[in-house]
Amino acid sequence: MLLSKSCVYGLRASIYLATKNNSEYIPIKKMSETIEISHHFLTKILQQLTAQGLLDSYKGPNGGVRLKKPASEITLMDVVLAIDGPDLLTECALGLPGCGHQNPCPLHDKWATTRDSIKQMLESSSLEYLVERGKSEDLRLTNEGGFEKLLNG
Amino acid sequence: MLLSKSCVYGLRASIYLATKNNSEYIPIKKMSETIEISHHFLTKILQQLTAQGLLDSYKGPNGGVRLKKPASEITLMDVVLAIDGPDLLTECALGLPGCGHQNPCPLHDKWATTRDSIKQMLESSSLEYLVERGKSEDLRLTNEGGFEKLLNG
DNA sequence: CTATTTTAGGACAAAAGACTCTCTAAAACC
DNA sequence: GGTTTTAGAGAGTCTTTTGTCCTAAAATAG
Ligand code: SF4
Ligand code: SF4
Repeated sequence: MLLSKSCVYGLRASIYLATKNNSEYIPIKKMSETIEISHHFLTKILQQLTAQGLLDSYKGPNGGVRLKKPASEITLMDVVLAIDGPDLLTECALGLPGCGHQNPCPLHDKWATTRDSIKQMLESSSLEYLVERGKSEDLRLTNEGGFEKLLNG
Repeated sequence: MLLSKSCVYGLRASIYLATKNNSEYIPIKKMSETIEISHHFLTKILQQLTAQGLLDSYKGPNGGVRLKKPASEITLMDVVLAIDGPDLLTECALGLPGCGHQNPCPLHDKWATTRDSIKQMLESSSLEYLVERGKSEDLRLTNEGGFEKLLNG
């Protein structure tokens, strides 16, 4: 797997938050039901995003979480780095320590190209872009429902 | 991580076997010492490759394993499929079941492109190609040593 | 101040992945 | 036939990932 499950959940939640008006806090409980992720587990993941400065959180009634920056300024890369860390972008395909630069393995050139393409994809996808695509084509974020359902839910 | 650790070990071992004259069997014990992977664990992994028809094995003195086909006809994709299975190439970036075709998520187009680039890399790298690159530039397959050491080991 | 809603955080449990150990089976050599 | 060399197969252990649960702390409303 390219991304850990926690990371995938974090991405789904981030995209969902980006569909919302950013002036109000969204309770994690409600969000977890909408995007079909266990409440407690999602809470843990969002705690990481909050700690990394991607989300604002607020306790108490009318509390919840929201994006700390506009959706146009948050990329998938930000979320992946916050949850899975930089390993995906620095680690060796053959798992040899101290890699790439001085003494590469035979796979290095090809792998470095592929790694760049992954990096490129993550950096070039802002939450705003994904929400717009989702809205315009009614794509889905859950097993069943499309975007319309999310926006009105 | 893109590939499981077992898969990475399998790749290292396959590349190593491709450096050898394919007429003799290489004992796993010796190989495990050369490429610095636990003997028993490597045995398990190579059993899978044997079961999948990528390796020949032979018991008893002068036994061991060797590639079943010429190194030019085995790609990294073959090894990855044998050990990690096809998940990497079929699975969703957002982990939604029943994916891609009829009802994609907003990430699908970009992800499909990246996935193709991974697929392309794995399919276009034959063991022979890697060994040639390794030989000509004395690249490494272990933490320390380069190819010269492997060939003469 | 008290009860309620909501995040924060830690302890715990289950499952998967990574690795070890031991015994068995086959082949070769003497 | 007996011993050695090798792969095969299974059970068992350790670690990481995934997921649950419970309590505390903050905020709000009455
Ligand atoms: S040399 Fe490059 S491709 Fe090879 S293991 Fe290191 S980073 Fe990966
Ligand atoms: S629609 Fe495409 S990108 Fe999205 S989860 Fe499915 S396969 Fe992955």
